[in-house]
Amino acid sequence: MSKTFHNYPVEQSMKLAVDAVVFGYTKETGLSVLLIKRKIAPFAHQWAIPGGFVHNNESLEDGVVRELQEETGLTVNYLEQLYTFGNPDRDPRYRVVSVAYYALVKPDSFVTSAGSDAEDVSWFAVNQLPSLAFDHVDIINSAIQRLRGKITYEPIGFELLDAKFPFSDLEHLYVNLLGREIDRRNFKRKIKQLDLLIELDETAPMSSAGRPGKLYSFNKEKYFSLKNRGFLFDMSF
Amino acid sequence: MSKTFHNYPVEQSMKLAVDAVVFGYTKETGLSVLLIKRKIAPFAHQWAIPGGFVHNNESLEDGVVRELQEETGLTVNYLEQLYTFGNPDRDPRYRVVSVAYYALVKPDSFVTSAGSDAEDVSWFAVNQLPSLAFDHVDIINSAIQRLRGKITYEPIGFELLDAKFPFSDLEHLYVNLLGREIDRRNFKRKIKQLDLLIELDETAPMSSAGRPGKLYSFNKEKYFSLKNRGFLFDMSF
DNA sequence: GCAAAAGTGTTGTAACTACACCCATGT
DNA sequence: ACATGGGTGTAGTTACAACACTTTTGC
Repeated sequence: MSKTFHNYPVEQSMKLAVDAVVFGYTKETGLSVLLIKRKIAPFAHQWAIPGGFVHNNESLEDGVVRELQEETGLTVNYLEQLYTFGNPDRDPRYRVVSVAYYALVKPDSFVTSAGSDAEDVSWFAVNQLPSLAFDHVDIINSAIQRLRGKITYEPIGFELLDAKFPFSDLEHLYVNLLGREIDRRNFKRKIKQLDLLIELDETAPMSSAGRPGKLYSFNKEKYFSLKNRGFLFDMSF
Repeated sequence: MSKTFHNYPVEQSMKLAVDAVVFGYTKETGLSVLLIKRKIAPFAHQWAIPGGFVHNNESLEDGVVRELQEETGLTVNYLEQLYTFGNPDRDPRYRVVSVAYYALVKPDSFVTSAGSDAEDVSWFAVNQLPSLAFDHVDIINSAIQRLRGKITYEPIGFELLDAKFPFSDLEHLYVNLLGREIDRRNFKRKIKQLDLLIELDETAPMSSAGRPGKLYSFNKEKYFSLKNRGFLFDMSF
């Protein structure tokens, strides 16, 4: 009876969306996410993470990239699938299953412009989030957890920093993400022995006071060649 | 122009499926996956991982559990979302986006029965897979990678062993999954200091020859209480 | 000269690696 | 008695954690 019903189910009626948790980082604000203010119902005039329905002939990644471009004008430099949220009632209209991604952007890409589907676009520190549409709090929290975990075994933190950065920026990033103090000397020793940094002949431009630090850049080529050889990174502290 | 099109896209036409890579393990066969032989087109009479379309009012997890039950008669004791595969052309009929899960079953649950949607159900060692329908090879390979990674920081290997097992079974499991030899004494020391095993007053039933080993069981309660306190497990070798 | 941030070494401790022999059982 | 697999300890080495003072710059 119910067996027959299962084998010949009614036509599926649900929609597939992609959403993106876009992370940015500055020393001043700490880890932040990019939110848009929705123009249309449901949850009109509420903050939400950027996203939208997948088109019929685009891949999921292409859909995320397109939606980000449309809603925020942003181009990201790191994008990874996070989790698929599919509770039947997560959208009040009808069933929407959402494939969530998370993305990392460098501080110099922070300039955004509200697109046609968004009333406003803005960055929010992750510990000062406004109330959010749908289950987007859950999505953001999953993304934060994932990011926290991932930076301990993959050097993706660099994707949140400028191309040239002082060592202290990296340290502050880790302190902020891990939520506890790190000994500067131990941190520097461990990062240096990964041998993924290029020491530049420049010093950081001054921001207030203190001794300027040497600038470094991330050796992406070396990282990928090590990674492809199956090298394991340990960036836990 | 193209903007207008993007804002009012044609109705979405795709279907959402769930698929499961079910892992089992025995000392004899090593890590194995459960496959079904498809009854219907496309890829009729070819091997595939169990799965099917999500019903309108069930969660994704419920869908996986239902499909596994229907197609293989199996109940799993560990289930985790793996990745969502959404390439537009991964199904020759029309677009099907699949949320893939992976599951672990204990050896005593190996008995399966081909359900109504499957011609046959069988276990295959992961290094002797037959040719597979759709992109199921990719899904299985992702699942293997995930499992390999995960057993180094979460004690999920126990989900592949019987409730009572000799120490050597656990060791062989790790050797098989990691693909290299492990020093027995170092392994035992490290596992024992995690303090997640209960040493039983029984010895293993004899299978061929050799000294029978003491039996252990996994302390699931302790594991969850440690995990909830944020305790980190290190099971790398 | 003082405040603010960057730079730098050492020492004790804990964890990891490498390694070989004896024991209990079945045949 | 022999073959098979289970059980156990140590020593050298390496990585980790904890710790404070000096240097360079802006104001």
